[in-house]
Amino acid sequence: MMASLPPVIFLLGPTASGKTALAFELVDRFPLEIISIDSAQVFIDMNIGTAKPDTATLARYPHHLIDLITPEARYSAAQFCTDALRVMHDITARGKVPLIVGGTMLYYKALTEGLADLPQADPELRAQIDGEAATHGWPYLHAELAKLDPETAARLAPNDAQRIQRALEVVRLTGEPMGAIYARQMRQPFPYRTLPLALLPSDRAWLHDRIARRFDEMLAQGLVGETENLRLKYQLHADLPSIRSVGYRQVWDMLEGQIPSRELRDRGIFATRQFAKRQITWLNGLPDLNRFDSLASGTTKNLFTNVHDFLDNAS
RNA sequence: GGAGGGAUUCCCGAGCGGUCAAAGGGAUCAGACUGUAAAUCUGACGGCUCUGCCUUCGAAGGUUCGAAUCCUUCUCCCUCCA
Repeated sequence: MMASLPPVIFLLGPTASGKTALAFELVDRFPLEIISIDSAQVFIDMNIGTAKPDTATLARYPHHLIDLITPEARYSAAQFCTDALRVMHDITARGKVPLIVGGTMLYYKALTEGLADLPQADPELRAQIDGEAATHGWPYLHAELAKLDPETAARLAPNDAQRIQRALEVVRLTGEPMGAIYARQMRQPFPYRTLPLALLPSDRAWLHDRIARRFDEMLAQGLVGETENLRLKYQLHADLPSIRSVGYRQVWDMLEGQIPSRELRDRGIFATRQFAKRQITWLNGLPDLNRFDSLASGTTKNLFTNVHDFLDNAS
């Protein structure tokens, strides 16, 4: 056997599945450092709604890749890959093992499978495309895309604003359709030995109940006030990724008078459920996951054994 | 006690004689996903022996070739005047 790659452990799962608590238990027993894989926890001053651990907890269980940028800024899957790889390297160098915990599945996929060599986001071009969409509508831009990149256009719906925009961005920037770039891409192997763990509740109703309680708790902790403060402190608008995230979006809409305050609770809970559902769909589609039921009694123990064996093999 | 307004498919809510199984939204379910992913988009959504049939628009009657839509009574809600 050749010298084995350094280990990395993933703990994935939908919101409110109990990942965080489990991660802390793992850190208590094994030489691990937590890296957050979460597209919303990267924002500074967004704590309650992103279910970020409190400062005392963070002092005890340090998290990498949270509080990276202000809510005015944008993060990306590519940026995450760069950041995560860097932090993983540092942790490994310290003789510890990275424990990557969270629920942003695109980031997981991008990190472990790699991204094609596409150009990064170009804010000016995107603004220009948005302008074109405002006057002509997305179906028109979809037709435009069909001229430049028929293959991608064929698999996108005429209203899929985000993907049409990206595909147009790529062709206009490179002169090539995305597919051509993918085709000549050589897949780089992920330079770690991975233990992918997934925490999935077997009962949807259980998860729904937990989501409802957690959202109530967020409201009690002052989610509305937190969002009001964001509005005062930063230059924000409804199209920013930070403000489009679950919970904040609903509070924002309420503050803007778009929805009556009596509907806030339901809207927030429903949005969180949908989010969890999308995460579960992703997880169901991922191969090679070690799945655990957050409701089963032996889960924690089994998980420990899994991690123990994995780390044992590493040395 | 008097004057009006209303009851629509799981919820909100349009419809106000035929083109209505009934707009739209929400929920729910299923699915797509390569630098916005807590995002974005797609499909299904009364039942069935499914190019048609059956049951639905508070209840019971009635008018009509035909009613969720018009009339009568009843039940329950809401606003206003007492």
